Amino acid sequence: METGGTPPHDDGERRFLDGYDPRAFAPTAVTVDVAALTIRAGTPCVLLTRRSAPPQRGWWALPGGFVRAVDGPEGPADPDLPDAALRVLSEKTALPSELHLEQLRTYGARDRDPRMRIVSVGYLLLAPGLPEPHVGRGTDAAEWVPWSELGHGDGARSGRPLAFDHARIVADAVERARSKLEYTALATAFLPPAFTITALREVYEAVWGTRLHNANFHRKILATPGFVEDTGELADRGGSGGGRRPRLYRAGGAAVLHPPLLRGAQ
Amino acid sequence: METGGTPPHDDGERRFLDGYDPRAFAPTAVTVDVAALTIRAGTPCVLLTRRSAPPQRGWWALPGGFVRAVDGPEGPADPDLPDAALRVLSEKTALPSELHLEQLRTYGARDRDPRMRIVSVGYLLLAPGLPEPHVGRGTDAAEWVPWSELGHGDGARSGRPLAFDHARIVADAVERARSKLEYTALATAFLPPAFTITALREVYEAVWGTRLHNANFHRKILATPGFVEDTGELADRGGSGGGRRPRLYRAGGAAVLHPPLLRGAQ
DNA sequence: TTGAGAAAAACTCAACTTGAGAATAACGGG
DNA sequence: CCCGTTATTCTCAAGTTGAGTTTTTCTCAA
Repeated sequence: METGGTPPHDDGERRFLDGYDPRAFAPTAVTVDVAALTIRAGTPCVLLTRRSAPPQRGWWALPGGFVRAVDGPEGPADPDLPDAALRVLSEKTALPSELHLEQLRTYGARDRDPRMRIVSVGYLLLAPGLPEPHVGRGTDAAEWVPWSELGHGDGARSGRPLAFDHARIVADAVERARSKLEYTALATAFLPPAFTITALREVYEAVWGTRLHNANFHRKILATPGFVEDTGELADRGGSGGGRRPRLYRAGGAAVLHPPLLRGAQ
Repeated sequence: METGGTPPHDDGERRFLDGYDPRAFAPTAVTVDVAALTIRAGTPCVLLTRRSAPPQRGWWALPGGFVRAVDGPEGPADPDLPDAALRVLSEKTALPSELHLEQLRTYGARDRDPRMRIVSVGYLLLAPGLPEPHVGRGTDAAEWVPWSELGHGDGARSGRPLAFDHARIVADAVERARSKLEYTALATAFLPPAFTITALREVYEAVWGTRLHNANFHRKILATPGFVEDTGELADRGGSGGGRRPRLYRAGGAAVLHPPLLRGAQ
């Protein structure tokens, strides 16, 4: 998928680059901010940290940090933006081996940070049952916070207010997750390697905030080629209450659902 | 939709900001690159310019340029990223009053530009029948180039090779346009204010590169609430050949199509 | 051992949507 | 006025969906 690197330079190019001074340029910083979403006990949550240093000390914010442009005392340069996103997140919580990371959007309004012009690349990360976070540098708290405590993208009206424009980034992350559930097999990113159809339905219900018709959901999932594969095993049921033991499935190869599973419907 | 600006600063914040030196930071530059798509005589095209200065002099590239972080000799700062995108594009071609601009993705691999670490925010712009472009600063040619000449996102294999990772940006732009046609009313962004159902179908056929069933497309468009509105007028048919005069429609209020118009189908 | 309750999975059927093609309507030009 | 052409409407079989019911396979407690 890559474009094969940069083309070879002629002599003019080399002379030009030798005389190039990056410091002559306008000061702009690039950061990454990660909206890590997971489902804990049926409640969809996002990871937030509390800032212990200015600017906006004491406000809750997404895990984030400056992209390392070059090797330096802080550590080696980030080869690409996703590397920076995983690095800043790994300072807050242990990352599982299976995770879904995708770029969300880039935020660059002139006044979004009081220090200087800062352009921030937002990332969406989905993973099953992430553990309790730990407090990292520059923060004095880290928590999984239910989406419901953050208002519904209607600005800073309700619940816990967030630093900078992070409420907007969370709203974009939630909307992206909701809409990708419709036409991709992304829901499996919230689940462990083997899961039941009911667990899959509960992901849809938690993320969309709706109830779905049990039997029709079952039929639709099994009729969609490549969404799930039967493992041939049954879940062993430790808990209370009776009930037939459900089959276990794993994520299938398909990334895109044809036809999609629409939200409007039930 | 905005988050209400930054919160008020306490005295600690103010002291911190007074002592803050932006120049102390690692040198990273931020650019915007615009993939402007339009349909010319039934052929979907993208606007390309030829670079007349290093790096990669002589290669074709998307219109782009550095985001202006602060007011300076070059001009005032760009208030936000979309402003920068429109500014760099307006140096190449006259912009119509109605256009669709959306952010695509941000590209930040360490080696994507030989000068320094450059993070580029890609934009997708759609507009109906844009005029011939003009040659701007730093370029010696500007052309509307059919997508078909650029290969199909399979790297630099076929056709005209592009500078930096611009082949990838164009491929992302084309894929975004193709998939948004499915579930939004975006197709009308390629058309003038009043258009016929046939013209709308030809947009789908040009962008998707498929043929659609005439009568079924007609039925589906009219059955989708808010996609198009009848103007009550008929197109005046000057040209050759006979045929019933088609009705003229304008874009309706709906942004999202429920249910979507799927590509897989005919 | 057995029956009640529970959860999963399969089945039923009417209503709706889609794909494919045919029919009808409205035009321009000989 | 007849013909080719394009737009628009109609028909119908096949497929999909929404809603509810039935069957299967469990646990638990009497």
